[in-house]
Amino acid sequence: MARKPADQSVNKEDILLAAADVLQRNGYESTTMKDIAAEVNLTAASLYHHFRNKDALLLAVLEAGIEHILSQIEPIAVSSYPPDHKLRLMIHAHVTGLTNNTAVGAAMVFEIKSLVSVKTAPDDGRDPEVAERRRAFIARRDQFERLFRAVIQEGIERGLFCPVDVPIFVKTLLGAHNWVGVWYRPDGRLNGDEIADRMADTFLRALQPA
Amino acid sequence: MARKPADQSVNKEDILLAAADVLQRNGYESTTMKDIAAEVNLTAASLYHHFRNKDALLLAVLEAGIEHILSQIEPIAVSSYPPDHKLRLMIHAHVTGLTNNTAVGAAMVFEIKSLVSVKTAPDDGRDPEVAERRRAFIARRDQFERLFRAVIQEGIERGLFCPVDVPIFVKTLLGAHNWVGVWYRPDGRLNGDEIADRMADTFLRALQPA
DNA sequence: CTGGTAATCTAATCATGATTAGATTATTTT
DNA sequence: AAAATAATCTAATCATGATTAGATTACCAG
Repeated sequence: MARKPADQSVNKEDILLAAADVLQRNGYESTTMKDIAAEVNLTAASLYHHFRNKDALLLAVLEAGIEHILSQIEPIAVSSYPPDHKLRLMIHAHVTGLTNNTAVGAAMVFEIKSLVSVKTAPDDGRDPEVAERRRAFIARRDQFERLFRAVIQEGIERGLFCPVDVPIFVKTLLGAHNWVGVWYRPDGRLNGDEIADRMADTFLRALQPA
Repeated sequence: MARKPADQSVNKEDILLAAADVLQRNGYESTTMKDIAAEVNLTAASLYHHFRNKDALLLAVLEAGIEHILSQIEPIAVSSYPPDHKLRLMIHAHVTGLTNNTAVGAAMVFEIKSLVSVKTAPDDGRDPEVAERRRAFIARRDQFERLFRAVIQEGIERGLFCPVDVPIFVKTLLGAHNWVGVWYRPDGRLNGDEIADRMADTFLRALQPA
């Protein structure tokens, strides 16, 4: 086989997208470096030029995912809209974020475990750098949850929402959202926006003061 | 090494419990037959006396899980309680079912994918029997969802619940539930019952007629 | 007891898949 | 266009883990 004139040399972005895609289909452990490489017309070995190893690659996918979502949610969270409107916007951003890129969405839901699992992540493990990034990722995820708690809390304090157990309410909300990434199909009855609307209706109704 | 007088020969039940446990910790692909075997003081090879192969074992875990949950939910679903009370009981049963056995719960959430994945399940695959059981499992899971839809539908028709998009509402509800299996910790602030109560409050409030 | 079946074990087999080594080719920079 | 660097490749290496083969031991029915 002659050397492929390399359509155009591949960059990390491309690889991340491809990886998210394969990851969604097969899950971390079932996904081989070869699978990912194939998606971008490379050989497994070539991937090592771009990423230290498989763990680092998965991590990069998740990092890109959470940063993207946070970049959508944070501006809303810090805005000065009233809590109810703010919450609706945040729900909308999160849900459509998941439906627009189901690959990354599903990866975020299913593969975080690989990040925490003792087996995949012997904390003291080899890569100290990867260990650090892992920590940072978890921190970002927690921050994400805190943004939602804050809006709910604010709404309750202002008497716009009925009092609820905030941590549990937020877990409920986020669980519902994450699940969307699991069942959503682009060819389904509703698109991301429509699903988001209905979910926002549900949760805002649940918060209606008595 | 002398032959271990075998405390007592192990049965499938034991293996399923152990497997669910390991599965929860590591996920299907990361879980080795050896890991599971170790939990019950057997060697990997011995497991093959009880289960055809690794896939069949995973499937058995999931089957046991869904049958258990269905056995809790179905009686409530067919009872003649009013829809609101019925829904509360069903939520309670589902959530505590998940918190009481987080191992199976997490497996049900995370590993169903392995069941559907092309890679793990080349539909035409080897075991025709396993293929059939796989189909049956999916059917059971769908039935489970239908039970929830029916209660909501009934409540709406009787004017006890405000009209909602039933399929989406149920996905929302089940997503929230499933997620509990992911974050719940036995040593957390609330126990399964308390969490279930709060979640039921939330969803029933969301269904309150205007 | 005695044969038969069940449950285990130890020791292969066999395949897969991450990672590394050592070129080779492409692209920039100067 | 020579040197340096980046991006790929092919061909090992190496480890892991599912599954099978061939005993061995435990227990039950007659």
